[in-house]
Amino acid sequence: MANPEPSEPEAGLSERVAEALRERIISGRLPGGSKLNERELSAELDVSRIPLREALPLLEAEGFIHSEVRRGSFVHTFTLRDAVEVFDLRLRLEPFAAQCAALRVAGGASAEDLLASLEYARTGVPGEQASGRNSDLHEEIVRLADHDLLRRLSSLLNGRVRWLFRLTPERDTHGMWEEHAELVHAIAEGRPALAEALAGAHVERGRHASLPHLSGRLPSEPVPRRARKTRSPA
Amino acid sequence: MANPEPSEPEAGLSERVAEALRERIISGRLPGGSKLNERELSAELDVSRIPLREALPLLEAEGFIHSEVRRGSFVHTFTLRDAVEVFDLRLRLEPFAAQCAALRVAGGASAEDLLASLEYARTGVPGEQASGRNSDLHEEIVRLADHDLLRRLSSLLNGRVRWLFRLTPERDTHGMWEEHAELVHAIAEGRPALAEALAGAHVERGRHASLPHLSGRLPSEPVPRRARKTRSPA
DNA sequence: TTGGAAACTTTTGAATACCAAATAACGCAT
DNA sequence: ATGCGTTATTTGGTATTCAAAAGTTTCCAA
Repeated sequence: MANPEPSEPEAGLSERVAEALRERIISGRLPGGSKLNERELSAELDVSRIPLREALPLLEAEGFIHSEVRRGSFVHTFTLRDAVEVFDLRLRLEPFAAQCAALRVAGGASAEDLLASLEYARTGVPGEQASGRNSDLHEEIVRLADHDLLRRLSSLLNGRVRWLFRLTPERDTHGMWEEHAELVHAIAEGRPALAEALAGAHVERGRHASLPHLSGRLPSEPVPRRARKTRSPA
Repeated sequence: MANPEPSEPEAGLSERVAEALRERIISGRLPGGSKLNERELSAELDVSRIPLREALPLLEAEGFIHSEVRRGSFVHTFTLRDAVEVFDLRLRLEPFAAQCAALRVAGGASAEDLLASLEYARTGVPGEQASGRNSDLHEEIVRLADHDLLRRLSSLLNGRVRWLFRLTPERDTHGMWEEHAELVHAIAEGRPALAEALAGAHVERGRHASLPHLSGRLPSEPVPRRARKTRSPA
């Protein structure tokens, strides 16, 4: 499915369109409530309406947009409730992913890529957000878990995780590297129970650190009325 | 997203196409490994290629098919490993759903629909499979949980659950109604911890009852080689 | 001025026709 | 049989068109 990696070379046009739209929505260039005009968008992305219309159902399944028949598609407004829901499900899925990954390592799989990803998260790259690097680490754990259905569900969840992280102040993610290191090492040592518990603690700490700040920063309701057009008048 | 209900009146053509294809795949009319020929299928379903091509990305996200660029789409082969994965994730999501639902009831929500759904599962309808009724009950719990992200993930999982149930012998689902009754009552009484634990036990019992039978009935590998065409030569 | 109905415009959902490029199938020579 | 070159198919994608539904504007009357 649509791996949220930036435009894999081996990917259909519709998946690249989907990724472009995700980026526009997460970055806020397409604010919540915007109407997605098919012709306008397809012209802007320089594709025909077909790949665009193939991308829209995907974005709807991921909760980035919602479509009403004969009325069009609208960008979802990310609310505090959405943030709570993201933590709810990370709390259920990430411990399982960590457990699976550790089991795989215990069974002989190599944690090399995962350790490299941890190192990359530490050193980072100047221009890049910490949020992206953290998401990458979690994706690496899921990849190591080698669990197809988990990968699909995580992929769905991941869009919202990225969206949420973009809205989270950088300083809330400060002590995060040490937590990640603990977790990664538990996995790399093949200790499923420890990995599972640490993953749970990690998510729980993130929730505790993020939600208070977010509650002031996010709307609690979709929109008052009169969804504004694609570009807000500034 | 595409609610797996049989053709909601309020739904685009592409969603009805997706549901039709799900049905064909789950029922085995499109066996694992089949190639989906776009023109052939769109003629058979009496639609143009447009809604068909909008449906395919959805089915791919749900794991019913996998598409290779410029080579087409192929029906996924349901393996024993897939069955294991379904139980893995039901074990993580259904207890959470039950907990949420019970919390909502404790907070004043009505469990009326859920109790009706339980009654329906008991009395049943002659022509209908027990598998369908059981799925409906779980969907009702998710609906009561009123958790958008959970609903999306469950919806993705649900296709595979339906697929798995179709492959499960009826007699393995015998004592199931009593388990469901316990669970539903815990939810209806607003007892989240009990509901969560019972949901976990329910999934675990299902796994224990189903997997031994399935291991003889399902292939462990996708296909030997040479994917056969849409209709197997019989 | 305000309310509401009628006429107009836009947009979506969907079909059709068409094309280039990649793959698969075929036939032919070895 | 096996390997190679040549056709056929099929996919991915574009452009164009159309009916029907939604949204907008206009205009008239109270």
